[in-house]
Amino acid sequence: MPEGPSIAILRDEASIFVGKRVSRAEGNAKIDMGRIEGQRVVDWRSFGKQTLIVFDGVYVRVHLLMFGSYLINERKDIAPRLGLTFRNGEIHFYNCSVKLLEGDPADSYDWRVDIMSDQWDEKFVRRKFRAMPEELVCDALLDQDVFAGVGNIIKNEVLYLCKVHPLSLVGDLPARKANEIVAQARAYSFRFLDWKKAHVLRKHWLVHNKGQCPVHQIPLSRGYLGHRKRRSFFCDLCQRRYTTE
DNA sequence: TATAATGTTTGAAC
DNA sequence: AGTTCAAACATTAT
Repeated sequence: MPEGPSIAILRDEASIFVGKRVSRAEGNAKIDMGRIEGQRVVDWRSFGKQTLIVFDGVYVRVHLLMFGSYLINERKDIAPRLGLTFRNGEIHFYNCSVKLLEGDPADSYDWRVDIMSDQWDEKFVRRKFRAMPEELVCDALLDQDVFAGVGNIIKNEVLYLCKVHPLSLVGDLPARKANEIVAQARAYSFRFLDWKKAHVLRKHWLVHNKGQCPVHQIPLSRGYLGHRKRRSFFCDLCQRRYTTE
């Protein structure tokens, strides 16, 4: 469920609750439900893979992790982690991480790195990307401080589209190629968004979860690469491994 | 049916 | 003290 674009869809679906008062807050999340009950939703934001439900002076941060889900005006049979009821509907979150945080999220998040944000700042992200030359590119793309919202699917697809081997060091990439990865992370995330909305995401995957390179018709290489040990799918012919030599 | 995965935090062990 | 690693959370598709 949860890479940045999916959380942006959630945010848009939940926008009907902005300005509305929470008439009931429930669930097995270990937070003080009384703190938000009766409060008005000031804003509903996303930052990367996180959902931020903003109230006056306090906000709820929801992270769907790997298996989290949500339903609006519907329910599952299992107990919700968090359920919010409004006069015009309700939303329930399941199997996710929920935290109640004091303050204003604007003080804690920098939307310049959020891959889906209007405030996304290409130059700023380029600079941050360049500042991690010792990282493998497959790890760097999953760094939420640089590419907030990019997940494993986007990582695999972007590296394939840019023809870069996942085990290339960021510092070994030519500047033009590094910039291309930054731009493609952004562009691909919005294609992901459109496909996800249309429920046709999977069929557009070029390498993620695939067996063959769509260009060369040869088996893709796969492995749990980098210090994050996340699945990588890549083509040895298409994707160049940049090295210092 | 067993396996593995769109993710992150925590805390123990080195 | 910095790092590395397993554990924990838990659903669903193949």
